Amino acid sequence: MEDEPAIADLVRLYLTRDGFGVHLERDGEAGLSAARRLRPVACVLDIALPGLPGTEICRRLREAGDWTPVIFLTARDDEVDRIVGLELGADDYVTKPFSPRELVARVRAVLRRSAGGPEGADRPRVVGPVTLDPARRTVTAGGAPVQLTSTEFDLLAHLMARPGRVFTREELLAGVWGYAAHAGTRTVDVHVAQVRAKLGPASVIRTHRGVGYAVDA
Amino acid sequence: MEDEPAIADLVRLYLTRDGFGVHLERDGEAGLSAARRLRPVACVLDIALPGLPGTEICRRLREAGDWTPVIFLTARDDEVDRIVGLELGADDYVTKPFSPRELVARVRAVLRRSAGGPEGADRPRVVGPVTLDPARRTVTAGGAPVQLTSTEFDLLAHLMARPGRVFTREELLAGVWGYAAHAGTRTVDVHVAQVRAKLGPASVIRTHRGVGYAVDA
DNA sequence: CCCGCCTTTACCGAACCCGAACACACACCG
DNA sequence: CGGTGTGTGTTCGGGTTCGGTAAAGGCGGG
Repeated sequence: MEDEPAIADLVRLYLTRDGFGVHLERDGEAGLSAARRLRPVACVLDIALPGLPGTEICRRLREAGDWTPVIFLTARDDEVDRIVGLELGADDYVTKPFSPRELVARVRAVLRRSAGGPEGADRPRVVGPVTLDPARRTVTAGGAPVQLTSTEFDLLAHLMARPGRVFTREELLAGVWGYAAHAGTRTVDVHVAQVRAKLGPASVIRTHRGVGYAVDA
Repeated sequence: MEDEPAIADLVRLYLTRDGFGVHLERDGEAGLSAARRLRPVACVLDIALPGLPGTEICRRLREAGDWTPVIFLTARDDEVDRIVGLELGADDYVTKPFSPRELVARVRAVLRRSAGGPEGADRPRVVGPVTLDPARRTVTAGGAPVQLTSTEFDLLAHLMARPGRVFTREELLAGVWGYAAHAGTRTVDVHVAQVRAKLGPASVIRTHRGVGYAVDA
């Protein structure tokens, strides 16, 4: 998001050349709604925008639990802005005048870092033949839709949020059910079995004996 | 790591005041070995260092599978340096002259980000041809995946947490099996043998006769 | 009242751990 | 140089734990 067309074009040009899809908005409100609608992998925000300042957009996204990586553009090479921006949850910033190549490098670095983080929690995820769309709460296995109950869906979503990562039963109870684990229960196992049955041969969930469960990376 | 004492002192002063423990090194080689030895939560590297340049230190750490967050200090406000730094796996950089407050904010931001990803004890470890990922509970030897049981994995993870350090059988029993373990000390031997067999020729575990076991540093 | 979902329980098969026993390597010493 | 003893490598079966599965009870909503 950027209000000066010349700079915006440069940004788009370079990011596009590097294989990123780019969506541009010229003012704050439009940018905020676009970010919520399009669920991009990262946002590049000018701090000084007509309408809503970029910092405010970032704050509202974070407030809504949206941890999409944010990179600020700022004209003022002023440390106060820098610190404020980073402290309120931005991931990086670039001061104008910047080189587009530098911006691209920053976007890359931020994406590399956030690869394992909670960001993009609402973007569809794909693991092998299984797809899961958190926003629509839909799951498909091998292209065919799969009907999961609420708990089953949350469980699978939790596991697929970090493919490869092994979750203990306590972690799953805390993360999916929402309360601390009371030991000696096998509820998690039963739900895992249920999900596996519904996914059919595309059972992405792997058991780690003595530890917990994970989906294949 | 920093070769100008005045700047180094400032960095230390501000980071210490903010509750960070700080270790200083003045040249590249010392810094690299210190980073490997002390396993800090983050590294602050001057790009221009006597001996090894900071970029080289970062490159070598990454090469060894060490993803400790790295922040570069650079005098040259030159985008090539910036991009090179970020592309080779640095997490951020600060250009001189910088304010110590800004540096602290950067360190904070980097730590906050890395807390969402693989955190502290969950960071992958590499020793020679063997890699171990605590979060995924996966092990590879020479690139090939290795299937370990829970106890075998915990044992190897414990040893690889401090390469070079020799653990007695009692220490391993306490650390891996837990303090309530009533297993005989020979149990450790059996599991070590099992891990060695599964790792194949890449057996990183060395026996210290009369003492215990360690992985090569 | 019916129906779907969550939870618990019980049972079974399989994987795993332990410990003992035996074979082997190394160091010390005669 | 070979004997001896201590410490370590390796093998193997019994016992136990752990996870898959099916079935039934509880709870709430339609």
